[in-house]
Amino acid sequence: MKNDRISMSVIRRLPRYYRFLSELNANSIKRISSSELASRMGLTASQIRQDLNCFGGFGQQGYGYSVEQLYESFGNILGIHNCYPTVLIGAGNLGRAVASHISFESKGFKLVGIFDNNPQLIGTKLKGIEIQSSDNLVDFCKENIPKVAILCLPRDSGENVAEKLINEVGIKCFWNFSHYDITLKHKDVIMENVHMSDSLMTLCYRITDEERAKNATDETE
Amino acid sequence: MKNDRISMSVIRRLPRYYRFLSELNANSIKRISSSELASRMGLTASQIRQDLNCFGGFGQQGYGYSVEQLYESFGNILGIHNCYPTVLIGAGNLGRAVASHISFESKGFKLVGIFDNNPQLIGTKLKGIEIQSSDNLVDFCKENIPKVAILCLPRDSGENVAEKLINEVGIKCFWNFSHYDITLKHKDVIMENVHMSDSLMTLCYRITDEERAKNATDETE
DNA sequence: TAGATTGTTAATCGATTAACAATC
DNA sequence: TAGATTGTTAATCGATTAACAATC
Repeated sequence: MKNDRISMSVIRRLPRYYRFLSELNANSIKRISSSELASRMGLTASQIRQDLNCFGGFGQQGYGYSVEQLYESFGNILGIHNCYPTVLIGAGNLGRAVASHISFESKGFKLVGIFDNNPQLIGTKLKGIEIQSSDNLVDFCKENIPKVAILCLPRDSGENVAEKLINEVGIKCFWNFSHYDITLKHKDVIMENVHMSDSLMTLCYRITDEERAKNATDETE
Repeated sequence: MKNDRISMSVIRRLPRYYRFLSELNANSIKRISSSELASRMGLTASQIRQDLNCFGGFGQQGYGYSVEQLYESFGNILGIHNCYPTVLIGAGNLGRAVASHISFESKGFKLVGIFDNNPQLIGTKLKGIEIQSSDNLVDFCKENIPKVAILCLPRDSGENVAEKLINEVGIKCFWNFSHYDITLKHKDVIMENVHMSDSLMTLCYRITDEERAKNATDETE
């Protein structure tokens, strides 16, 4: 497996490849060509071959790619078989949805602790894990050394908690659902943002822009 | 406001600009230069000036940009003052989190109906709206003509419901949380995906890749 | 006026697409 | 062998950065 710094554009396509391969595999499809996969995924065959060749030559000239082999390789590339210990911070609506909706185990993670500062939630269980007071967070982390923290917090506290985790317990990997962009400062931190509000605003722009375009042509007619 | 088809790269930066401007405005900062904004946002001044000039000349040479004016303009560009009627489909963990966590009104949307097919949920309320049976969905839409549908469904049903909404009631705008890529088919559909699982897998890749790089240099030493 | 900072054009960089020789 | 399809190099396209004249 060669790997000379893969570009983010390629990296962001990997999970989608994995999904399609998983589906093909589940449907017992044995082989696929770059052009067949391209038409299914709405990409070009060229791009698929370029993407795959970032990681090695998986294909066979004249034949294509073995779905099963490719699927497995992609799992390894993504690191799906890891078990990175992970803490969830914030067990409000969003935190609970994330905890119950996402299959951590099949994606390389393991939930080991959940924290909130709402007394009503402390002591209750979520995914079989007891929700602890945020006061225990630092001590828990020092003892259990999680690799990843999921931030499901309202805006301001997101930044504070992240800073604390970075500086006091050395967590460097975050899955961030809080609205604000934490950390332009820490260059060595891996921060994966899920900015749902940004996505919704983008949708608003796209709809509004289309309406504007429609009105403009109406006027021209 | 000029607008000759804005590229997706620019569009996806708009909500982030809006957030930063909102913050600056809330802090009563009156003017800002492209270079000051660039350093705060981790972009280049050049890019900011290019981006803004997609929509018009908001600045003043020698002075910079008026925060308040720019903030307001961006609100208009994004279409934040619209009130697109929106239905939420799926009121499980994720649907409930989305409904309660997101401020639709401040982003150009209005929740008008919620649907689920779990009998336990039907009749209960969420954000003041009674959850209805999915059986009512088509009739409701024919009567109320929502502009947007939010899909918070498990994988397969996502595709089915989307197809039904597109074909039977003519909905063309979707905020999609379901795992699978609906619609490569419908070219005129606006689909904004929030693939949380993909984001988590990307995080897994980035962590795993870093570990691999670390091990590689360790071995070289 | 002098200094600052924009709007815009030109240069560079990166990502996607096309082409084709290698080979199963 | 002939046909298919890869891996890879070259060409194109788009996005970002740099430069600078215009101007507040």
